[in-house]
Amino acid sequence: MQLDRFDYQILQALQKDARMPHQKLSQIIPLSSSQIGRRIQQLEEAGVISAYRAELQPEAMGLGVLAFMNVCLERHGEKAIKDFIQGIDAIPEILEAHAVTGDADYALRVVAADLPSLSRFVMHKLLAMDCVRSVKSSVALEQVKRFSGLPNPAH
Amino acid sequence: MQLDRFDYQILQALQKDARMPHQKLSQIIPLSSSQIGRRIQQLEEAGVISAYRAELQPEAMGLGVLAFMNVCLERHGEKAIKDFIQGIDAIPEILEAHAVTGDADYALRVVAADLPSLSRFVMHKLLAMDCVRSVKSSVALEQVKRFSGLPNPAH
DNA sequence: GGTGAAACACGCCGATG
DNA sequence: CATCGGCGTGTTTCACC
Repeated sequence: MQLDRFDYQILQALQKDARMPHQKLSQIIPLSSSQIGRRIQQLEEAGVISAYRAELQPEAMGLGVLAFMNVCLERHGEKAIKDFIQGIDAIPEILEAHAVTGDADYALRVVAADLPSLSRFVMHKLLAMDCVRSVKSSVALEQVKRFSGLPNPAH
Repeated sequence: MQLDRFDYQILQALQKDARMPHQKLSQIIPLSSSQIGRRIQQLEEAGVISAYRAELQPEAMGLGVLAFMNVCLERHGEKAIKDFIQGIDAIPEILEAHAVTGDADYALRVVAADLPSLSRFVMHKLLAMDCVRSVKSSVALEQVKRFSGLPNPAH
C-alpha cells in the first residue's frame, strides 16, 4: 500500500490520540470527514494500523521498575530457541523480546513492581530456563524521552 | 488511587482494544456499562490511562529497521546532560530514551528506513553531538514477543 | 444502575473530474 | 471509471435522574 502525505498526517494524529473524531481530523487535514473515515478503514485493512490501545502509566499500576535485559542462550539449536520463545511468551513481565545483533542473542524489555521483584524475576524465571546461559540487566533510572509515535519517514 | 480487580480487568481489555464499547466490556466484567464508563473516566482523570493511541506497523510505514543503542556521554555535567536530552528530543527516529544503570549512560530505541539510514543516523546525528562519547548499537533481527499491554501485577 | 439526548461512525447516493 | 462530499441510520458515550 502506497501512503500519501494525507495518510501520514492521519497516522500521526491517531498515534497521538486514537479517539480524535473524523470531523476534527478534517479540520486539520484538508479532506472531508467521509474521506478521512475511508482512509482510516483502508489503513486498518492494510495492517498499517494494527490496533488501538490504551496507554497506561506503569507506576500507577504498581510497576515501578523498568529494565532492559540482554540474554545469551546456552545452545542455539532449533529446540533451544523454540523453548526460549515459548518461555518468554508465558512470562507477562516480559513486555517484548527481540533477537538482536551484537554480544547478546536476545534483548528483553521487562517490568516489575520493585527491585526485589526484578531480582526474583531474573533468578527464578529467566535463569531458571535451562536454555539461558547469561543475563545482563540495565535498570531504567529515568525516562528522558517518552514514546509518542513513529516518525514520518518522508523527511 | 487504589485499583481493584475490576479496574485491572478494564485496563487489560482496553490495552488490547481501546475501542471496545462499555456495553461489550460489561459482558466480560460483572459491572453495568454505566459503571464501566464511570471507572474509565476515573482512570483517565487519575492518569492511569494516559492516552489512547493507534498502533502502527513500522514496516508498513517504510521503517524496516529497529535498533537499541547504548550511549555514553563525554562529560556528565548538568549542561552536557541538558544538551543531550534536548538533542534526542529533536530527533524523531529516537522513539524513547532512558537513563540506565550499567555500562552505558543512556539506552535508546531507534527506528530507521534501512541499515544505510541507520548508519547515517549514528554518524551524522548521534555522534555529531559533541556531548556523546560512544554509541553501541544492537539491531533487532526479529521480534519474538510483541508488546500487548502491561501485566496485572496482582499475581 | 438505568434512561435519555447528543455526538459519532459508517454505508449509501449523487456529483465531479 | 475512480474519487469525492453530503446525508441518513445505527451505535456509542455521557449527563442526569
